[in-house]
Amino acid sequence: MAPRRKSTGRGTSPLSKEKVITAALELADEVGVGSLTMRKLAEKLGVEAMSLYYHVANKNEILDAILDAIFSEIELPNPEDAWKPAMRKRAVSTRDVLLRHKWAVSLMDSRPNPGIATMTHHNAVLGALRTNGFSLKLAAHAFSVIDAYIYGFVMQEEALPFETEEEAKAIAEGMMAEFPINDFPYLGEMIRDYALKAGYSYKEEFEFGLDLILEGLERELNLDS
Amino acid sequence: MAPRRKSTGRGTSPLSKEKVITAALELADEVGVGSLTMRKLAEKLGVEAMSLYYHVANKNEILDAILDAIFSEIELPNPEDAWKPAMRKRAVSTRDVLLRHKWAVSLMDSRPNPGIATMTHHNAVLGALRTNGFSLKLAAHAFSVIDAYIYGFVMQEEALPFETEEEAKAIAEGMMAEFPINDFPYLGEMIRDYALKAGYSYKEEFEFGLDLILEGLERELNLDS
DNA sequence: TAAGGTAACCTTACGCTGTAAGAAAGTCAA
DNA sequence: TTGACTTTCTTACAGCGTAAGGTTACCTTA
Repeated sequence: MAPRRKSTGRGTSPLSKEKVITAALELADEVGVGSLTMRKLAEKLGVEAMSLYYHVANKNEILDAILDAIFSEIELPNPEDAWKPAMRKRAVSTRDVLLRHKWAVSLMDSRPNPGIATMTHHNAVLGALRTNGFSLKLAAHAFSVIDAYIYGFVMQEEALPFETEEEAKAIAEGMMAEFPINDFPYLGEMIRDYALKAGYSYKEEFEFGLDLILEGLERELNLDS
Repeated sequence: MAPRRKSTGRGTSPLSKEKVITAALELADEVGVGSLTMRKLAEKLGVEAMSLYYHVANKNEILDAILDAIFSEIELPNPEDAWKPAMRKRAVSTRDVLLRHKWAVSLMDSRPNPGIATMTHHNAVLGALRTNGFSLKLAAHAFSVIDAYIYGFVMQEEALPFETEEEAKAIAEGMMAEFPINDFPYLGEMIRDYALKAGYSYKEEFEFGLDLILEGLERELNLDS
């Protein structure tokens, strides 16, 4: 277990842009993107912070790159699938990926520079619609409504971050302790009699809305043609 | 135009929690929440940074408060309205508010501590559904899908931040210059022949998806009853 | 073998950030 | 006048991104 060699000079370089990005993605998964700092990233790579700047222009480039990397994890539409199951699978896969990388949504909100993986992804999705009878306009509508729903849903899902029933109860009690529950009867019944009941599932909630949207799009498609 | 008096002591206090929050909201609108710092906020109030800490516990409390303040700007459902126009108006109003305060969505993504205005808002929306025939379960579904769509749509709208056709073209050309457009034919046609065409409107795009969702919910409601 | 060039990494430093600790200034009651 | 109390300010610290320039190790050429 030799300590990492302070190798320099060409040929034996342990660092590269790829390695920086990969390590950044790992670090973001571990500590969140808010705690991803150049110094911590450098430490993870056995290097000083400023060494990173030989391989990347600045931190924003790293953030753009790890966001783009996310998109290559999403399952793309299969060419022989019909558009509806294809969109459904893609949406479910997107949610899975975003939940695996909880910091991704916040980056989407702030980084308007798409990378190759992002554009490849969008292109494939649009292609699956266009080759299945969607007009340009309806494809745009479909793309917009589906993606807005996915991102918005995951955002809300992550904003109420409980995974077990106990966590959920603790959060709900915290909220309710601060304010008199009687002031919010409808919200109260929703939390008490629905969200906190055993069997509540974000996955099912997500798929309800997804199917509702897909069926609406199917109707629009039939109207169009 | 006397310079602000360095008043201290009780009674003449120029500062209060309310004033801090109000100033913070203004400052966020001016420079964005990313550039909202305790020192700039203090300067805006004619005071030193540490003085703020007498009125608020920390910066997070300020962020929670300005996010909560946003919700009180949203038009609430009118009790005599039917649920569908009520939901429609509320959704359109929410988008308007979020566009007025471009930083709000990013805070929603990261601040899981609702305030009174937020809970009042949610309670009113749920009430409008529950008193119009929605079962608890369907109300939850409706709330989830509508809000996810709103937040996700605005997030995407803000991530591609062009307001005029010229800005849009500049952004599109920047993207396309970096990558060969021929690699992304479907994305290319969408940008070239649809999004960049005169007459494209985010508002219309938003309302298409919104109506699609509301009509889907109406069908579900009729199935239920 | 020696010299010079270049790639890769490091040291130092600067102006930011949020905020902990405690001093100071003003007002009020006794 | 004294002392308590409220409100604001001063100082300081650790951590942030990164600009500027220094150092090291290798490769190429003579």
